[in-house]
This record gives sequence, C-alpha cells and structure tokens, in this order.
Amino acid sequence: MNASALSLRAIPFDAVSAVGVATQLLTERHRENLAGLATSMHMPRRTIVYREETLARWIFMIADGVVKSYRDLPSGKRCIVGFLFRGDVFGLAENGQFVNSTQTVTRATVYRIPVDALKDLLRRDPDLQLRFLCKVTHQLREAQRHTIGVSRRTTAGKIALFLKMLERDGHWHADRSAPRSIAVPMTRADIADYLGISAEAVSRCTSRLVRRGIVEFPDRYHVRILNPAELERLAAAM
Amino acid sequence: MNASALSLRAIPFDAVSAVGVATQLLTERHRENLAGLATSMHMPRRTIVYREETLARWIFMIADGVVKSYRDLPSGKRCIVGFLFRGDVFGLAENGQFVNSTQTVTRATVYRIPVDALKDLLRRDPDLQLRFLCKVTHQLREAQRHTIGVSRRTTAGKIALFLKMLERDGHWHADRSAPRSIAVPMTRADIADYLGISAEAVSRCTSRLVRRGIVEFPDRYHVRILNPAELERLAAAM
DNA sequence: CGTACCGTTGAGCAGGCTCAACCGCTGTGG
DNA sequence: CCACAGCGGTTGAGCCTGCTCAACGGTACG
Repeated sequence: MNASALSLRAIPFDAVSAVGVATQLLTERHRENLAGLATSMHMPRRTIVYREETLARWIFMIADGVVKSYRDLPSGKRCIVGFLFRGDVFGLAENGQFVNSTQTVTRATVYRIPVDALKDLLRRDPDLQLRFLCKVTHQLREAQRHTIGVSRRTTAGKIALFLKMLERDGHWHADRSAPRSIAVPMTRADIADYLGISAEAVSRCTSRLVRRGIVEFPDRYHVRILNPAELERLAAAM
Repeated sequence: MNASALSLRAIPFDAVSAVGVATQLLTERHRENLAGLATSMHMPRRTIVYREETLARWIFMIADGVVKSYRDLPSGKRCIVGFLFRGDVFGLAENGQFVNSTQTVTRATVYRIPVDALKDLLRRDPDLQLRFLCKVTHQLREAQRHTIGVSRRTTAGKIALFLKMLERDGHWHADRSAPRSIAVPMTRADIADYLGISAEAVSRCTSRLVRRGIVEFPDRYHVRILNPAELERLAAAM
C-alpha cells in the first residue's frame, strides 16, 4: 500500500500563511494508520461506487480521479450535489445508509475504509479525528458555495463560477505541460445537472463565451481561460 | 447555567429505530462539560451574531430561536445559505475567520464557546468529538438538500420543499396549541434569498397555493397545510 | 401620528426550457 | 471494411415563467 496517496485536503480552521488554499491535513503517521485499514480500488470511468439507500459499511477517500455524488429525483431528473477530487472523503452515512449515489467521472483510484474500523481509529486518535472534522467542515462550506452558485440568476455567472471551481479544486490532476489549461473531465450533461440548468443552456453559454474570446476549448475536456478579468466579472455579476 | 438547553440534534451515522428523525446526540455528561465552557447569550431578533471575514474566536450553539447564515454578494444581492434552529452549531471557521455572516431571525438564546477551549475538550473527549463530526456531517447533508431545492425549476416546487423543511427542522419551536400549524419565523424576503428567487415570486406563489386551497396562513408567521398530498406532489415534481 | 418596511398585485420583457434536427465520434456487428 | 446505431454536443424556433419596475395597502414602531 502506497500510503502517500492517502490525502485529506482542506483549508484548516486556524489561520495559516496561504489564504484560501487547501493543504494536506494528514501527517505521515496518520497516513500509515489509515493505510492499515484501507483497501485500494482502481475503477474505470463511469463505475458506480455505491447507490443511495444501500447499507453504508465503508468510507471512501479519493487518491486520484474525479467522482460525482448525485441523486435521482422522483421526476427522473438527476441532480449532482458535488464533484469530488483527490483528497476528498465521501460516503458519510445517515442511519447506516448512503444518502447519495456516487459514480466515477474519470478513471479513479479510491481507498475504501470499513466504517467501524475508522470509527475506532478516530476514537483512539482524537488529533486525526479533528482533521476529519476540519475536512467535513470544509466540504460543508463547499456545498454552501455550490448553493450560491446554483442560485445565481444568469447562466453565464453559473458557468463562470463553475470554471473557477475547476481551476481551484481540479488543478491537482490538470495537465502540467499545458499551463492555464484546465481539465473539464465531466460531460456537458453533468455540468448541467450540477448547475441546475439544461444541457442546451450549458452548450449555448460556452459557445457564447468562446465567441466573445473569454475562453477556448482546445478539446472537449479542456478549457483555457483567455480573459480572466471578464470571467471574474461574469462570476461576480449577481 | 442550565445545561439541558445545550443540545446537538442530528441523524446519527448508525441505524436507529426512527428513520429520518434528528435526535439529541449529547449525554448529560457531555452537556455539563460543554456548559463549563459556554456563555449563554440572549439576543433580540435581527441581531448580528458575527460578520463574515472577522476573527473567529467562538463556536455557537443554538438553545432556542432561529438564526440565518448568509453572504452578501458583490452585486449587492443577499444569499441565505441556511436557517439554523435549536440544536444546530455554527461559526466553524476557515483560516481563523468566519465565512458567512449570521443574524437572529427571532429572539434567540445562543451559547458561545471559545474555539480553543472547545478544541481542547474535543481532543480530550473523542467520543464527544465523534458527535460533533456527526453533526457537521448532518449539516453537510442539509446543505446538499438545500442545493437540490434551489435547483428545482418551478417556484411552487421550491416553496413546497421549503415548507416541508420548516415542518421537519422548525417544529421544536412550533406552537403546540395549534397542531399542524407550522411557524414561519422569517420574512418573505428571507425566504426569497434562501430559495434564490425574488420576493415577488414568493408572494405570488404563496397566494396561488392559498387560492388553490393547499395551504392557509392564519397570520403572517404561521402556515397550515390543508392538502399535504398536493404539496408533496408539487415538491416531487422536478 | 407619521414613517418606514413588509407584503401583495399588475404590466412588460427577457432569458431559459422544451422539442427538434443535425453533426461528429465511437463502438459493434455484418 | 463498411453500415449503422447510440451518445454527446451544438444550434434553432417558440413558448412560458420568473425578473424588473412600479404602485398600493397594511402593520409595526418610534
């Protein structure tokens, strides 16, 4: 087991030097302890990790790749509550059941930890537990930011905010050889379900952004921001 | 200090008998330990508890009343990320600063706990900390549900979901003498900012619900659900 | 008693949804 | 090797709903 891939990224409770940047919360010792409980799983893209309302015996941590957490509403509409990246945790249960379904967006490496064993470890190691508390708090704030993004009136504002989120959260797996090129690993339909708009609206809006010279798409799964100031303005505008 | 008012309500990780119902997470011992650190504060309605980006030295727990957590966007628009009720925690920091502003919606009793002292306590008492972890996880799920609500297309669906949330979360302070009458302590503008719609849309929609005989408003701050099935249908319909 | 603010309703407009067609790519089977 | 089906993405046409601006009544509070 390569424990160095076991990471927990978040902005700490306390003030640190770099503002607004997620850092690695785990020490080498923490990672070794967790690695003792974890099973590493490699998954091809579009693999269902688990389905909502099934028995939650494990907690998952992402070593690499992207996972989406979603719910299928009674109407048949799908709602993506979050994209999860390297250093994120998922699978926290309610009443012993998963609340969302999760599926890999890209090829992914995921660590699976039995929930009972993790609970024991957290009870024995309050310092490690505090880091998990920090991580969950971080994800709570991310969820709140997502809500703010979805409640934006204009489609352009939602898309702009979404691209900035990808730049912030997804840059750990971005292509290093092409600076300022951001990976967009999900489909347009995924983006639509995440932002609460139709896939057509996503497509129309990105096309307009391209025509206005604000961004460009080298290929379907990468975007380059040409005019950050204008994108920023769109994101800020209500 | 009346420690019995110190509560932490959430749905536990593990399976329990009553599904979907938040329960008290703290034992008497936990409450006493917390009470030793906490200062009780009584606040009139519309009191700012703290402002975003200020130094976060305390964590807050609600003994009674309703608090809103919000952010003012650059455009001047206000976005309410959540309403907080009895048994909720707020003030979890990022980089030593509060991320949102909070204000009381009703008269409220709030416990203020120094963050350093709480951290020490949580380090000494891993079992208590696990309960806080459960609580934050619960609030994360609430935030996700909120996102799903906001991404609903129709105003009627959003309002219906909002009323069901009030019925679920707010019933601890509902008027016992008028069964099935749900307290709506916030203004229409608050509801609008929470749901990401205009105050006019809230007003128009509630009027229509009244005309259709689905709900009635005995007064401005209470609602009675006359046709739960129809409301449910509206909430489910996309 | 006056003054705000909250809530409601109306008129007009714009933006996004729905339905539909079309293109390009991929994988599959004849 | 090619035909075809399926999916993801894009674009167009028309409709609908919620936003904006505006006016007005009621209530709470100084």
